[in-house]
Amino acid sequence: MAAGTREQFLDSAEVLFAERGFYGVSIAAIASELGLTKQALLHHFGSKEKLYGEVLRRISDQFESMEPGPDPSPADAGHHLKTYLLDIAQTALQSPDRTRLLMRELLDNKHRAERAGTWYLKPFLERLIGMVRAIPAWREAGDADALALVYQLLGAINYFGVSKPTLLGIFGSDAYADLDEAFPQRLGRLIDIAISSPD
Amino acid sequence: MAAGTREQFLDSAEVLFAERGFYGVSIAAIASELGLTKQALLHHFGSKEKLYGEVLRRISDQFESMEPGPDPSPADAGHHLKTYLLDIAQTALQSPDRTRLLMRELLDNKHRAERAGTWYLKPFLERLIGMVRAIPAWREAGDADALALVYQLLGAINYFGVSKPTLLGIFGSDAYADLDEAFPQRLGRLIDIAISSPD
DNA sequence: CCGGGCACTTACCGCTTGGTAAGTTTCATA
DNA sequence: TATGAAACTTACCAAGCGGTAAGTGCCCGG
Repeated sequence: MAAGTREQFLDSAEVLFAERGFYGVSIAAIASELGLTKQALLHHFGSKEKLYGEVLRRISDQFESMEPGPDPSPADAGHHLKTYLLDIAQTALQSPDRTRLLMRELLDNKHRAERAGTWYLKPFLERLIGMVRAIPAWREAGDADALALVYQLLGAINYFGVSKPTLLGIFGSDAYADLDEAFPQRLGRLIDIAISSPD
Repeated sequence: MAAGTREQFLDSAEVLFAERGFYGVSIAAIASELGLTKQALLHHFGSKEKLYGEVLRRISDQFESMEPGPDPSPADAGHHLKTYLLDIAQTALQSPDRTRLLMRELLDNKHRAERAGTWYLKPFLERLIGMVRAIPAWREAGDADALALVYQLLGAINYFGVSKPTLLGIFGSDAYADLDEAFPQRLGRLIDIAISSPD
């Protein structure tokens, strides 16, 4: 089960990097999660940086394979975008570890800019901009306006997706359960009204 | 200039913690920023954790002192909230370091829950919920709905406030300049339409 | 003029870190 | 049955970490 070990390393690395950040986890800690030594990990990945890079690449691949479906008619473009964004939100809320890891990467790639040559978000953002511009009401809008819109919606999604421990601590589990139910519904409304009135 | 040194330590600690995270910065690195040794830092703060705590407390104090002004008439409540949120956005975008640091804290206080007893965000969020409920159209809405709304708007603000290096890397400085101009304007619109239609 | 506290330094410590070197075991294949 | 690569292990290392101990120079009140 050698190939399995590799995947298992990536799995626990993803979880631990998400929880504590790159510098907050030692490769020994990741390896001991599987009952192995850090040299087993180094045997598979060569270095901590490369392991981290592979975790990121795997996430990026999964993102890439998340297809929005065929282009709809202009009349359906708004609904198409909404469905896609709600899909993203659902994925983000279901995989909070991945959401956390990507937000950490957003914070870190200033300092570690050399590795940031990947820009896993780029095709994803460009696809979203295209989907906005496909909506008749947005045909006249500039790229900057479309990007500002999608970035606001992505921000709303990801920020919430990362806040569960804090919100639980502040408001308690009962209030959080209410919020968790209200959020997707309100997000749907926010998307509706945001894309229906470009100016 | 002893008191000055303390503030300077807090200043450079804030910047470095924001850029690289708690585990990514050594106290020696913070101290050498002022041309001092790490023991000078330890003399003032006792430990790295305490230094970090004081950085957070200072930010929390500044937040607390950011007053929204007197309660307006119900008719003006919407405009009042909008102004306040745009103020927050402006502050967040003008102090990207602070925004980064707070987002890191949001990510970290799961793992380091013991320190998280502060919940600096709590009074802030409760104030915002109150401001939403003061809007006539939102009087019937539940707390969860109001919180979902403000959290979406805060997410939109903070996520963008933290993304400059990434967006620069993806789209280049020209496109980023356009986005930087479009964002506040579009944020104002988003707030307008979001608070005007609760259901 | 002198005593004590403040701001800071040099010296040191035990521990952890990422990484290297050199095996050892297992197992498929020739 | 020999061979060699893959998947690990134990042993080790230099560097960096946060923190302690013991000064050193300086200024300020008695």
